[in-house]
Amino acid sequence: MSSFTNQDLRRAGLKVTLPRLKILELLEKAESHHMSAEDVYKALMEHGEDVGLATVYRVLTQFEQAGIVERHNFENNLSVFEIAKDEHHDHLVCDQCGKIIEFHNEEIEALQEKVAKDFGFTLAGHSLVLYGICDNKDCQNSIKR
Amino acid sequence: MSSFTNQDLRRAGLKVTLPRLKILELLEKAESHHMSAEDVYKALMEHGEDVGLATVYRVLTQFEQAGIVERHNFENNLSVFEIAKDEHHDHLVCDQCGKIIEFHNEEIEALQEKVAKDFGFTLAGHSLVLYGICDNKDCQNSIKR
DNA sequence: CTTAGTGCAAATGTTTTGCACAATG
DNA sequence: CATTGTGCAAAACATTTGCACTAAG
Repeated sequence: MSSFTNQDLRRAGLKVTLPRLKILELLEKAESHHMSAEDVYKALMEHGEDVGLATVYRVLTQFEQAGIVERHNFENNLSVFEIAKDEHHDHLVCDQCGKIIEFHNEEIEALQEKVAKDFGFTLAGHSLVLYGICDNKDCQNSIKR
Repeated sequence: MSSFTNQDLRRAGLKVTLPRLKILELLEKAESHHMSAEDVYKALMEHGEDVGLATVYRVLTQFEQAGIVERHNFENNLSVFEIAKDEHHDHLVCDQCGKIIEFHNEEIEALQEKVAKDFGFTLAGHSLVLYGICDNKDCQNSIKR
């Protein structure tokens, strides 16, 4: 199962505080679970929580270091965060509507390892994002324009 | 051959101006050809050129749209640019010393196409960056620390 | 109580924009 | 000469930091 608890926070040397719990909860149950710091902040505001934007940034960074969330930098210079899952995955992003699909391809992973090894690198991680137009009709139409 | 000319600028609807030529020339012959806007700006300053930082940003963005340079956003939220080559390539970045290696793997490319198609996407581009530690002795040592 | 966490405001670093002036075709 | 490009300064963003105050263990 992939739900983080107070224990996970403590294990990371983080006190269990209201802002951290709220942010964690928000990320766990967000349907579109790719959120920018600003997104998280606005969502908290809407829920009537009194958390500062600076705290959101601090907490997200701490969560990242603790392996609780992953940070992604897509094409725009803006970081988005998502709850870390057990299974690693990469992303497919629609240039038109921004839809994000997660995928995992074992063959690609293996080839990446091979490439790194060929160049004498010890692979530590990678970032693979595919950009394109999804099959949504509006997005398809925008191509022919 | 992969050298851009005044013709390429005109074809892109850009007038041939001194700043554009200087930036183009700089990117073409830079040995470490991955430069941030700031890098480009500083290099121009050192050559005694009088170009504003804003112009560097504008020109690089125009060049990107014209397909003359490619923009990459590596882990840090900072854009780096490089002259577009005929052959597409991805990057292998050393987390320790920042060394950047370019590679191209046809198998990975093909698999990306397949993944996109499987999800109903028309692939427009992708970003693949492998992070790790290179075989430089200092970088290797830093692991065992 | 002692330490870590927070909100706020101010600072930072990168990139963009407005505008009067300069250069290109 | 009409248009596009430029430098400069100011604005706009995303993110970080300093600090006095608050809450957690």
